[in-house]
Amino acid sequence: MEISWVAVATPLPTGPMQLAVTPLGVAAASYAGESFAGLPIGVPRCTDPRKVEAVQGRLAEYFAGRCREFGLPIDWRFASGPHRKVLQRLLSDVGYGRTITYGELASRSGVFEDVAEPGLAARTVGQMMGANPLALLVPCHRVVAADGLGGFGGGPSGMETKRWLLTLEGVLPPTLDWNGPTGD
DNA sequence: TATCGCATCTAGT
DNA sequence: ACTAGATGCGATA
Repeated sequence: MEISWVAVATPLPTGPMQLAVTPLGVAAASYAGESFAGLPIGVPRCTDPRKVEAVQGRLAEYFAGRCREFGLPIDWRFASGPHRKVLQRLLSDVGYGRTITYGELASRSGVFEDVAEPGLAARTVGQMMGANPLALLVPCHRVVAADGLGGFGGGPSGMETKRWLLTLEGVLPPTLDWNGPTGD
């Protein structure tokens, strides 16, 4: 297995992230997951310290708001077919500080041309985001519902993470008061 | 191959 | 403004 793990400290409410890097690039990323579904944890740490520093550095700069792009190569081995297509489209079309609705992304991806119902395609996109192994690298957090923020998987803290990220990118108003149980 | 869940949208009240 | 219902897809076992 040429996959190795890299732990990255983040200011996210979920704590440190873990990324899986391969010779081709970053293959997977999770907010707090110790392992991905179907991905064995045979490699505890990255064997290439240079990569570790690169990944950690990039993420650190991103979280500090200093860089808008990760600039890291991505290994799409865990994304296949339509899934991969949508993810790439999302990564390509939606930039920093921008958001897109599920429906629009579905429409743009071109994968759902057959589907007439806009809601259906949108939901399918949501599923793909939920199954997205490249959390954060692919801006799945920039995909919002037509009405508002939309949802977010990965447990109850997932929503917090999404808001945190969107606020970091300036999409949401800088209300640093999300702590309150009242929400808004 | 069959079953399950879903990070939505639309329409009606 | 709020609630309820309907859709097909991908993922997993």
